[in-house]
Amino acid sequence: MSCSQEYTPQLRARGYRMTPQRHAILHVLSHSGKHLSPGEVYAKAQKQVEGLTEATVYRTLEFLAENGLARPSHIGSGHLVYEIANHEHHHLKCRNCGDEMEVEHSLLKTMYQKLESASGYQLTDSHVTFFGLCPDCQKSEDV
Amino acid sequence: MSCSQEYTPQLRARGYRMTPQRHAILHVLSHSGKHLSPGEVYAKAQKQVEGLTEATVYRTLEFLAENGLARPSHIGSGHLVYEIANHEHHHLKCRNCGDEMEVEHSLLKTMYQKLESASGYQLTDSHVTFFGLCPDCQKSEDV
DNA sequence: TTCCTTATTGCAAGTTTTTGCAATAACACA
DNA sequence: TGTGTTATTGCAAAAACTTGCAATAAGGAA
Ligand SMILES: [Mn+2]
Ligand SMILES: [Mn+2]
Ligand SMILES: [Zn+2]
Ligand SMILES: [Zn+2]
Repeated sequence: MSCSQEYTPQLRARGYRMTPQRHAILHVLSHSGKHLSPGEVYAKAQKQVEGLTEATVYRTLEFLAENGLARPSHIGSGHLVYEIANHEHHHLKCRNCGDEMEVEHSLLKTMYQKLESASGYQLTDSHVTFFGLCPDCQKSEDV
Repeated sequence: MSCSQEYTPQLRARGYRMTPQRHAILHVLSHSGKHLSPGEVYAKAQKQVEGLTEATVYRTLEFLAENGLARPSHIGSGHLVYEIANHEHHHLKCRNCGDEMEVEHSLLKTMYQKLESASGYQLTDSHVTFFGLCPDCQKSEDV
């Protein structure tokens, strides 16, 4: 399966081009299945594309995010990580131990509608991280 | 009003110290009333503290955030900005024109509860940015 | 007030991320 | 299949952010 080749028409339709660099980066993202930092993407994609640059990786990740093929995420720490954009979801992260879980978008559905009618904004899919204490860390909290 | 002096006891109680650097940075944050980048904070605080370093600004902002006195925020762009922590709120940002508005936390209240019972997590105040199209940009979207 | 402990800072050297620009290569079209 | 337009890349330099460490100073105790 040429996996990321399916993205070519999407890019073409918007006047953009498919390149070996973009192909490799899409490949890396879609096979990893988790959030990757630009550095991690670079390390993996480099093996497929001779002479790939870090600058290109940064630019490409931002490009893919702008065009809806990748999703950027702030999982704490102030550093962006990326993942392939397939299913719409959000995250819960423990401030104490760093544990992290996914949340179905459906749980936020009605809240999104409330936000939309209250603000007039039309919400597109965000990819949000909520912070809190995981069940385990709540227990150890009771000194 | 010595404004940020009121934070001293909060720091002491946790075994930390109030310093001219922290005082100045708190002062800058609490008087600006909006999100500031580390660079902006540095530029303003520098005028009050001789020899203030950028490294100190970065460390201090992170420190204040960890201790609940400042709130970090990702308003798109992958770069952290900070604001003083007073009222709990979130943001709506237009992907097209960059317009931005605040959202009361109360609008997310029931969704937070739903998340908590579904996950077992105990949510602390996040400071979330949702993306979408503002009313104006929705109109111009209809080509 | 003075002394002591240690949290905090500045410095300087890393690392990461961004940017301008000229060279390259997709790909539309002849 | 060849050619031209221009989106995309690599390069190199800049800007933003992080880190280790020794010097400094906050503030508790005497
Ligand atoms: Mn995710
Ligand atoms: Mn805010
Ligand atoms: Zn935890
Ligand atoms: Zn707008």
